[in-house]
Amino acid sequence: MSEVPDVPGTPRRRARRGAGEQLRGEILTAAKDLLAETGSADAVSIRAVADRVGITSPSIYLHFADKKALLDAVVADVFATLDELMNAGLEGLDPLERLCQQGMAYVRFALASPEHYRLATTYTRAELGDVDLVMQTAAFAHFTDTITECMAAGLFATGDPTPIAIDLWAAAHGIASLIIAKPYLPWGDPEEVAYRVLRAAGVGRSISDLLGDPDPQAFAAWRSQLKAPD
Amino acid sequence: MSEVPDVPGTPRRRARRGAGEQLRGEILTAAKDLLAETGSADAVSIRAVADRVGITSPSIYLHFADKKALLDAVVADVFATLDELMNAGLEGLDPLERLCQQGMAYVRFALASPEHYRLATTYTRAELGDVDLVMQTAAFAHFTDTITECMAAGLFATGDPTPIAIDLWAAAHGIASLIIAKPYLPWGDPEEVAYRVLRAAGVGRSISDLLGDPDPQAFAAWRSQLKAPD
DNA sequence: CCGTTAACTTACCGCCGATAACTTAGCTCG
DNA sequence: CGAGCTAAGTTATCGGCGGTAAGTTAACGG
Repeated sequence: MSEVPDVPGTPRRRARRGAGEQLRGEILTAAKDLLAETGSADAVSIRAVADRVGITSPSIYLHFADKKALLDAVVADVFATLDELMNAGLEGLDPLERLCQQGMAYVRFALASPEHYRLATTYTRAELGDVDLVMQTAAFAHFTDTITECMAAGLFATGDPTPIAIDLWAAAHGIASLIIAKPYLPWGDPEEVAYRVLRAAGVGRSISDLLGDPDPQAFAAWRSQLKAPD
Repeated sequence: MSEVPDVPGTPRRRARRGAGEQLRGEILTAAKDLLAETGSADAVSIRAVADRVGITSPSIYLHFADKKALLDAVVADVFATLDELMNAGLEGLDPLERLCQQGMAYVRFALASPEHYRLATTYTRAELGDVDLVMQTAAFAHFTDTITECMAAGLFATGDPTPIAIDLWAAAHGIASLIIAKPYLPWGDPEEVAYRVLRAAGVGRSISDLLGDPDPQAFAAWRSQLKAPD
């Protein structure tokens, strides 16, 4: 509700000669804030962002080629935040616990900042050049590290961690994005649902590895001769 | 490329007195086609749809309250199509096979009609009144039926099939939407990836049920004393 | 102190969703 | 048949959008 200190009579102080970069940062945070406050991606118009910063809309184009470039920057910022949150407080945990923590941190961020999350995961990078925008993020790298450690601990078959990372990511993304998009479904406690889904993805992958990628019948036969532990 | 037969000199023949409903259908299919052909949701403007049908843009509002209502109708259509595809060719299959088939049909549709799928799963119904728009769909009902049969076959713990349906749906949605949104990732064969993820979700749920919702350590301990079958 | 130029602004374009007011074609009924 | 009602459209217009061209001004180097 607080207005930017931009009284009509006192227009924005023009930046110093080399200080155009500073405005770029202000535009970026304004876009993020606007997204968070309105909770709607199309409320983030070039004009609305400019108003909030206290400049006119064409000034945005001095720092971002177009709206897509601005949103790309927001997306990069989201992935950076995601990495921070996913890697906080992991000290002293064993690999499997770390995996769970990282997954839950991912879902928590998604549910806490649904519109940022939706933007980051919905936006398709059109340019074919950057083959692995997401995979180059620190978040993805740290996640695959944890998976490699889980392999060493015997939870998964050893090998390339990337496919497992993608599978678990799909599970986390699936539940997070569904809760966001369909909030009226009878979810119950989102944390519990997310935990259930993540556990199922991890357990399922672990058992599939153990059984050597079984087909449905093979799994059914194996499971029918199992007994629950005491 | 073929033009609608609407030469400037011969304007659209006005519909019969009660035949306004027919135009509604034409508008709907035009919107769907436009979405499929352009592959872009914001290319579906009221004006573009009207042009394709051969009417002027305000005429759309005689049949749909606003753009959101038109897109809602498209979404309903998508879910109906999804139900058809998910329930084709299931005769003679056992419950577990049916579950796999339905999941794969879901993913196949998503990948074949990515923009329709994205619209249907991204769009949040604002009105709080309709508590379960998705859950009332035939697709969801048929899916829970299959899960109930899997329970009877001993694959899952017996009980309410809804949470399991949601979990498996999350897995299918997660992998489908990720492949759509991030096509440049090294997916390999999408069918294989989807199968892997769906199997993991089902297997994981089955084993979690067997072990009574184990925590990570409990599962790790259980798994470490398992042996692969011959 | 003067010229250069980075950092903006003003004015505008075409497209968007949406509404109000107008026109016209199809039908009913005397 | 033909007068009149009204469903089924149209034309005209609004404010807001992304984006661009051209003008203005303030900070700095010489």
